[in-house]
Amino acid sequence: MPKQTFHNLPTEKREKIVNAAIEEFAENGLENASTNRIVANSGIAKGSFYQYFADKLDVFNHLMDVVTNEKTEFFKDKRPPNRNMDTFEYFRWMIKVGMEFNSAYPRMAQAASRVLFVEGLYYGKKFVEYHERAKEALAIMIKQAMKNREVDPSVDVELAVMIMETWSNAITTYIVTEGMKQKDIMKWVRSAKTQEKIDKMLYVMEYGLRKTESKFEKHF
Amino acid sequence: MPKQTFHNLPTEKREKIVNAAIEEFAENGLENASTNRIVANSGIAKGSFYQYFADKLDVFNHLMDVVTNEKTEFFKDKRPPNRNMDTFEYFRWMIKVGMEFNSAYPRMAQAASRVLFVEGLYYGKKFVEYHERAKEALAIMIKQAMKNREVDPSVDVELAVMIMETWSNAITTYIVTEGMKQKDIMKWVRSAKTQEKIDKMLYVMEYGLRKTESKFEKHF
DNA sequence: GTAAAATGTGACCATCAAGTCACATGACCA
DNA sequence: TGGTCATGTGACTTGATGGTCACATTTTAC
Repeated sequence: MPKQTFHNLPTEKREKIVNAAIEEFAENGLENASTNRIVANSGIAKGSFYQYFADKLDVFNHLMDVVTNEKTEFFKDKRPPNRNMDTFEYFRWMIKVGMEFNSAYPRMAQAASRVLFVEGLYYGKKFVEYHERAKEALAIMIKQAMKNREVDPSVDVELAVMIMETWSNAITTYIVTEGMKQKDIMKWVRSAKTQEKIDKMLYVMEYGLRKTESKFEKHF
Repeated sequence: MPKQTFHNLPTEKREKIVNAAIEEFAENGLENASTNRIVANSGIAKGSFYQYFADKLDVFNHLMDVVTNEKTEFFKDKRPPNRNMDTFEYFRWMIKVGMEFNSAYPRMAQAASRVLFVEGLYYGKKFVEYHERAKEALAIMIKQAMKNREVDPSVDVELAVMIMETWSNAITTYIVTEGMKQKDIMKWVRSAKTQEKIDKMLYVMEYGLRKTESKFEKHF
């Protein structure tokens, strides 16, 4: 948690620091992020940094709070296009709004995905909470889908969660790395071609999970 | 490429250096690997290191050659259990032998997967060749599967390759990170539970790609 | 207006990194 | 044996890192 001094700062200054941190983490990940560069790019003194934050990880955790809030705000006024969606349609819709968010705040998304999904794999216990929370939400979804008979009940939940998570991360990583090469990332994400690609990836996942004739059983 | 002086070294010394490098890359990735630690752990002098290699990347590239050779050797005496496999059975068999390899040389696998699939995502052009080569091989497979009518021809090849690659990487990462937590990684990989998990992941992918009724078309 | 408390500051420290180089050691050959 | 060339060596340079601290400046309270 950032210290009180940080929260007392005028909004503009706070944002400048947060933006510098986002830029640094997006460009270098957590391990290789440099507090020296963060302070240089936010125009504050080294000493001040340590009056606001305990260390690098503290800034990063604050950043994740900012992302969470922005994302919640972003989702707030988005509504699924129709009420009678099945779980997969809903998942697809969620992924797409998520990608809209990522293209609206590409560096934020890049910093988060890079550190949580990529570096995080090898960090041990540092980010398990984020991970667990995401898995929890997916597990609820998949259980609902099973109740609705949209997913074969022979598919085990843990596995389905892993599959959905893998795809969600793969798509995010794709959008974030490919998107950064585009001159207008938002236009690129919204383009028919990119949307179709996302759709197709999700359909392949969906057909794999959906099949209702318990074909798995045959193989064991 | 390592310099001639390195190749002139007695095998034992060369192996000690390679092992120290594997350990270092597996534990820290490429960016955070330390040549100081590598020399310390291989019992050679700093100056010698630079007589053998140009820099860190040079050692890593040599390591990838070693991995490639070991893997080729490992696959050499493995034969698919039956001759009439379809492409998916073959892919599944290949993945499984690959995982056997990974559990036989876990640190090697960890170093390679960590640097190539994980860090590599954000490295720009440094590792595209490895990536391109892997994609090429998968593209050949998927085209063959289409000829055999095992894969819906409406699935585009590039997408299918991305899907297979994503799964292959996800499984490798899973085996390597989870496996390192086990006391006997090889036993764990060979256990019915782990094999079943791998199977199920691949079946979900397979069913997604396989469906022959061109369901994709309906959605566009 | 003044004292006290809070905030800002950058020179400074210890540590580690990659890479160099003058010199030591050993191998080979005439 | 003596000489030369390849190999081995670790102290050293340079530069960056995270983190500290004595002091300067600003804000607040009275």
